[in-house]
Amino acid sequence: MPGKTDLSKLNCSLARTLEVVGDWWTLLIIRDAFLGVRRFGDFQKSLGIAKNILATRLERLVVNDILMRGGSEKRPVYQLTERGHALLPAMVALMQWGDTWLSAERPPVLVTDEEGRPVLPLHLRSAGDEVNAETVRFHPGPGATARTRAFFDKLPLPDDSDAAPSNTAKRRR
Amino acid sequence: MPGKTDLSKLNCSLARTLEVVGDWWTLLIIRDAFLGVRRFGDFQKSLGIAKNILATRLERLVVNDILMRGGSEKRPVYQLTERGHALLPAMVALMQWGDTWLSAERPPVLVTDEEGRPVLPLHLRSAGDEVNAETVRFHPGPGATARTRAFFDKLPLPDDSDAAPSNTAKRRR
DNA sequence: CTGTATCCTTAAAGATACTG
DNA sequence: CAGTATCTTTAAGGATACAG
Repeated sequence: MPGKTDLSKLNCSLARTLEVVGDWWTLLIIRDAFLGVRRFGDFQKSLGIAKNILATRLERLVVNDILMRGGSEKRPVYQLTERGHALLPAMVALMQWGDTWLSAERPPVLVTDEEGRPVLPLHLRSAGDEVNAETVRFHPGPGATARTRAFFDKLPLPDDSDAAPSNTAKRRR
Repeated sequence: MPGKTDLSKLNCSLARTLEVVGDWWTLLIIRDAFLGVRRFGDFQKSLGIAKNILATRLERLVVNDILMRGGSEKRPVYQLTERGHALLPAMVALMQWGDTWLSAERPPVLVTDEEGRPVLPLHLRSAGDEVNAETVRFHPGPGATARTRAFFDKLPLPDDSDAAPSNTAKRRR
């Protein structure tokens, strides 16, 4: 994309994450790595990706310490690092969403533990309670800039939700 | 991108999901929607995105039933649907990964429940047990095609992991 | 087998002007 | 305010060919 916006400027963990794994291929490569794919050629065949693109992506993943290059120089193997493994919840969450909301049929792939028991749907918890997606709140965190705080200040209150205010220029600002 | 590969062909829930929310902006728009942003202009200012791009993305999100257009014709509000809300775990998982592995400083944003208690890090569970990212398994699911099954058959076993086989043409196939 | 090195295509992103 | 309509740019992606 032309002069792609630098997402890291957004001061947001999500943006930073997307900066690293947010393109079309990267997460699929990581998925393959979780599946056990290790070799350049196997990634290529599995994904049908061009070799130069794959090379770029693998290099980037290695630089970002998500994959590590092992094996011999001539026939490297790519394996997930600790940081790479830590992406599993995010990956599974995305897969589960697709399973639930996008698949007409049954899911093609199951995730299980060592004993073959299926991994359960992810739920958000806070101090022992379920978190409702409709009522979660976001707050300026300890790393919030003044700009971020200002942003939150201008946000409509949750109650405010529906029905456009429609009367003009009422909102504080 | 030129003739972007149709990820939906990969017969994978993750690929299908990325097909819908996998581009640079979409997840950030959804994040904003979770934050409480509702108006075209607010999305635009928050993200610094071009108007035509934003319009396209919003339209796509509405078509995909992740956002719904409410309010008046002239001043619509965009709100998350049930399907959109269901993306929260995936979004939080990505944010948490960024918080943990990418942020030098403290996270700029906190996610909390109604009482202000922080949302805990997501953990995978299977039948009551924690799932270890190093030992999870993927299996052909009920929706697996013959091709998918063949793919799994050729995968190296988990034990097989390190040290390249190095001796040539040994692998079954 | 695992990559570079080139060249080419195109769609995505941006800027801007304009409309209801 | 919420978009459409153009126009331009550019970098991502693909297709080879080639090298170690």
